Amino acid sequence: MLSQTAEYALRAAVELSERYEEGPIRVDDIASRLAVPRNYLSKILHALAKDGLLRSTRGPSGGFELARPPSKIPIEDVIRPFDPGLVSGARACLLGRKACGDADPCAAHSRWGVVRAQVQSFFAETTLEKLVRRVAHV
Amino acid sequence: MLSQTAEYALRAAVELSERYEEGPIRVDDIASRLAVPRNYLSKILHALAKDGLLRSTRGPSGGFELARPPSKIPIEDVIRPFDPGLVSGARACLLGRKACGDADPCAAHSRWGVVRAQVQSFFAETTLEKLVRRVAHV
DNA sequence: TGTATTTCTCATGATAAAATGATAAATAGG
DNA sequence: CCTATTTATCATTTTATCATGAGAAATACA
Repeated sequence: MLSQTAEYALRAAVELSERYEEGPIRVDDIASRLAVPRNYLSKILHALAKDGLLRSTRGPSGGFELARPPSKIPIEDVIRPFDPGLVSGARACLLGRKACGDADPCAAHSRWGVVRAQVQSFFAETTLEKLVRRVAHV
Repeated sequence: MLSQTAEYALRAAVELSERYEEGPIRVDDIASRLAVPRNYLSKILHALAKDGLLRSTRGPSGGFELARPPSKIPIEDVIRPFDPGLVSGARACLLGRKACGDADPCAAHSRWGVVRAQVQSFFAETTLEKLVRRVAHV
């Protein structure tokens, strides 16, 4: 469902949420815990830092940490940079029609729209905190 | 959401449904209608034929046609060969954990399970006929 | 039997995603 | 100031997806 990259990003974000306020966490630490390629994860976290989602600190005792509390981070913010189509409204048509909309619907429009909206609101309403606390789905 | 290949397959299947019982339809015909690469579509349709979903006829007045009526074809059958992870239960975990299950759930398990089930039942319950007739979502 | 038509099959190329490796830049702490 | 540590950056490789092209195999029809 998620691209490999988005999946790594989300898993790392969950990890950082679990250790929120412990100070910066090293890429090496996260990468080995998650069994994910170190340099690749490094680039992913850097991208999230540029987005303002993470804070990065260089040098000894440096690393990455969440820039705001897990309760303030819907997972769509973690996923969007790497899987924009899944999270945003663009390319919403199951059949890939650019012009697809209520006015000019494709064959799947109404049926698919319902499901798609559920997926999108899942990403919008699920915060990192809810994941970490394993709050049941509403 | 769908891979390019699965999307082409689904669009072609919708096209074939609209012209069900008109006899074999040429790849060239479908490809130009859908504005999809001819040889690429050819391979996709061939794969669906090997799966038993389509019947292919070679030679003059040949082409592809649905092997059974559109009402008997859930779109998961069209998508599965090209996007197996989306449709089947395998790799159901949002965080990519192989062992993820009710007994050993990942952080997202319960919340994501609800949404995922909705997506899967959409693909299982939506037939080509429902798409072509544009029946409203239940 | 011959010819045009069409799928079948394989070889190749183009592009994007995923992963690796090496070096530069910053910084904490002795 | 020096050194170890850590992120930042860039170049490259690997792998998968998307796409093109050419010829082989089958078949309808004259």
